[in-house]
Amino acid sequence: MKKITIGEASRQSGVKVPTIRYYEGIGLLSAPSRSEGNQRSYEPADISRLVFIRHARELGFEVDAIRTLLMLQDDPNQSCASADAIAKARLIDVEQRIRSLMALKVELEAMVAGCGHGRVDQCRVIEVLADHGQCAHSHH
Amino acid sequence: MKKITIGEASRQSGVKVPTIRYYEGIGLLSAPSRSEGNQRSYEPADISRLVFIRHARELGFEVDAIRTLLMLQDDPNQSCASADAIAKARLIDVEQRIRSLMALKVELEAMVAGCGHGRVDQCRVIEVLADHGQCAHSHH
DNA sequence: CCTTGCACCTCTAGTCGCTAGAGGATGTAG
DNA sequence: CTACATCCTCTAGCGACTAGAGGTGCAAGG
Repeated sequence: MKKITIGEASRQSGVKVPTIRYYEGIGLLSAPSRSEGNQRSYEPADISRLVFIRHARELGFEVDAIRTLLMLQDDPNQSCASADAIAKARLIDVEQRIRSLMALKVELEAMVAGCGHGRVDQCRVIEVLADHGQCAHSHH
Repeated sequence: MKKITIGEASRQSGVKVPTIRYYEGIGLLSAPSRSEGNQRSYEPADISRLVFIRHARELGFEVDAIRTLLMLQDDPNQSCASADAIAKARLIDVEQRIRSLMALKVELEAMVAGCGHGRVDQCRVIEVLADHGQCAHSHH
């Protein structure tokens, strides 16, 4: 069998070397076999798992959620209700985040547009930050 | 002069008590005078500063950026170019984040919509995560 | 065979922006 | 005077890594 070093695994999966070791440490990835000289030796399945993890992380899933998703993946006879629930929760979170970032964008645009590029005492950026009442947000 | 306790400062500014102490520790807020019994005693100006900080944090500015903004605020004769640059950088960052969250939303929606609520081996949520090629993202 | 030099190993500590808790002192209302 | 809330300092923890020290393994060139 072909031995995949951690560096190679990193290149193939897009997960950084220390991050792979970290994932092993927190139990997201099971410890691989070792070479004579105690070096980690991965198999193709481990690469897939790392790709799975990386993709899930890119989508903003937390490590705990990924742990659940991986358990589901390992047991394909289970109902996918949990996976669905996790994805739905994540979707709601993302939608919420988009909403607040949009509000934020509006406010930042007003700040930047209002800046006359003069002295600080006329600067809207500082002014808006100092006086919450002037801005688009309502008082949380 | 009226003495404002840390709890009162917290209520007035919306910044939690331990967070106020934390801000003092990292030098964002200068150490206030103390009462006979060694308790912090704030002035109205400190409350304004806390509101400024809170608002900036809500807008997602990093503590380092806020430090700069506060220095600018303290010296109103300076050009507001730095404040402007900080706000613009933040705006670009926010716009970038909105873009990636939108892409993410599309992908999550596809995952959730494709889930037939059956067994895991037919679940698109798991499938999409396992096979990056199927999803909307290009390989970074 | 030996050296060079990169990739690997473990371990600890640092990042950011807080938050939680222990264990004790102070201030205030009844 | 006694409860009780609030304050104090200090340390440790969170998530998800990242950086660095100090040492070992391994493949290729001379």
